[in-house]
Amino acid sequence: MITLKQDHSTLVVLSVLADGPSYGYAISKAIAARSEGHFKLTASGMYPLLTKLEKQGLVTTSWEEVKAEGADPESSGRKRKWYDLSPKGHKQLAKHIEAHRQMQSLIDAFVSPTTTHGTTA
Amino acid sequence: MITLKQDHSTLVVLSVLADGPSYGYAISKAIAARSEGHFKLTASGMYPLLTKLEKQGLVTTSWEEVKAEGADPESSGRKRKWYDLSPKGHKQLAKHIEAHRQMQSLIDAFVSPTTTHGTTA
DNA sequence: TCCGGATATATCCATTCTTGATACATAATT
DNA sequence: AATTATGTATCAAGAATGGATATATCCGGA
Repeated sequence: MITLKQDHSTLVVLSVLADGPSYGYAISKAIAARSEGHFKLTASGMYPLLTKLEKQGLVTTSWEEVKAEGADPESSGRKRKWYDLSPKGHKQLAKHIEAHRQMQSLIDAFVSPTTTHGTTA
Repeated sequence: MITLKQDHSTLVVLSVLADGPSYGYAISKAIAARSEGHFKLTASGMYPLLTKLEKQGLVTTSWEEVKAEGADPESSGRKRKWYDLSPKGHKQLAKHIEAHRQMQSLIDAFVSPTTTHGTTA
């Protein structure tokens, strides 16, 4: 079980939102599901991050009332805060993916067993 | 110019040391060189990390006197602290590489455009 | 009907991490 | 003589981390 740090959390959350609007709890479940249970993003990591994304204008938000089945229309049920990727958010996701790919290839230069550094002459 | 965080720093420093013993300043230069100038690990990131690796028993250390060209043998020149990967360090490097590869493939499930999540039935 | 687990959002806070700045000293270069 | 490079190391302000806590509703089973 890998608890995601902010960098990876951002990439993964934006990726999930690229599939369509969602909300904190569902995003958390989606991350666990799509990583086959390997990734975990807890509430204390999720909500501050989501707030940050909102402040940065990468997502737009709206509240939705969650009605219980056959519930009294007057009663105020649970609330969900929906997050929708903005155009700016889409661009930022592309940048994050690009940065991630570069990091990958650079790390590979250290980790892959090619050993082509130093004077090969 | 990407300044490495602790996780990546650890992987990269252990990788550099896998090629043979080195010391802080040289490791820093090696990281810049092998990443073609993209990675930076500053002194304030390097030395605390090296100390940590030493405490964890992943590296062994020794001091060496750096003699100036044709210097008075009596004068005490600069000192270098050498770091040598221990057997435990080698194992830890292997684990870090493994963890990195797993992280890569898991992140790819979010980032690559295959979109095979959700109910495809 | 009571209770536990799931749903849903959010903050608290002690510990750890980050990183530019600072400190100190020698060596090489201009 | 001044600057840059080599070399190790700490300081401290701010940011990040993550288990615990708080609050509240929904649902199924005993």
